[in-house]
Amino acid sequence: MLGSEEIIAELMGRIPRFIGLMLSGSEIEAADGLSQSEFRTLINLHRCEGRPMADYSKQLGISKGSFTYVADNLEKKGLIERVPMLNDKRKQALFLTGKGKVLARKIDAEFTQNIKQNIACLKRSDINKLESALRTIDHTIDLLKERT
Amino acid sequence: MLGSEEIIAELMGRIPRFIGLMLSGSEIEAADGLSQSEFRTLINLHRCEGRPMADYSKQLGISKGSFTYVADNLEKKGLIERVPMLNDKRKQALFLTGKGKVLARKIDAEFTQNIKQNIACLKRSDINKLESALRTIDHTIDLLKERT
DNA sequence: AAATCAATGTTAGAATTCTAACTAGTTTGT
DNA sequence: ACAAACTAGTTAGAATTCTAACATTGATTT
Repeated sequence: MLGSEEIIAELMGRIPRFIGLMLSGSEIEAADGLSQSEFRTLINLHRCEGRPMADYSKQLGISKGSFTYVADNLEKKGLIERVPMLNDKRKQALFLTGKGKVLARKIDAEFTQNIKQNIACLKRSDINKLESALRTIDHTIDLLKERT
Repeated sequence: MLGSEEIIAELMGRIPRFIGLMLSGSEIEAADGLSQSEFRTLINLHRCEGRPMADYSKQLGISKGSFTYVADNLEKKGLIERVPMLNDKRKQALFLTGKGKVLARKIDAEFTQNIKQNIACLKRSDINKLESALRTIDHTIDLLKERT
């Protein structure tokens, strides 16, 4: 007899497969000469700008060292800019440039469209359950962050 | 006013952060000289052996080319073996060796223990909701796979 | 105020992953 | 039977990510 915790641990291992299925096809859309991390960073910035770099690296799930590389490339392409924060000189806030905003809006729309297509085969009731499940996960993020 | 699909697309971007929070600390546990992918492959094999390599690469969410590298290293370490499948000579089924079984059981237990610790701060009701959400996602995987 | 400790971001080199081309085996259609 | 199209796995080189050490700044302690 397994407790909830064991079941959760078991199910955690399946999430990458879920992501793979939900996002299949969007790599192709990413082909504005963007890597996956660049693509996702632009979307994250499109949804919330001006936060320190560490926040975006955590959102991506990559190390801060790796994210420096991603940010460097986006900056070279003229899509984002680093802005030192006034209240803490260690931190660099990220913002989209005008060019970056245009591209971010486009790929965010494509990303959403792609997910729509991928779940188009689901029944309405299954889509509703999925939405509810993802909301729970999003809420759990907040609960887990509080502790840290 | 957003539809469920737009909300789902929005929330998909948060999942990597969720994984990061749920698994934080388990990288340290992985330090039996295993990379993250080797670690996760051993756990996947511990839960289900004998399937072709492509299945495990999809579970991991990496390309088949990358998975060849992972499997090579696990084989060099004497933890798994490739076995050509009889019904389809292209396919290589993966199995744990005895040594691999012992290690896989250990790290799977550590992995579960680590997740337990990470969610120990949640209320029982939140844990139940999380379990339910992950079950929904697991079920959605099956629904999406059918289509393919 | 000084010292110590922690957090942010960068760097360099190693490890991992990706993409595309390739081999070999399977399936389909004729 | 055979050719074309497809699938599973490997390979090589490029791109990305990781780890550990570092410099700078901020927070805490004394």
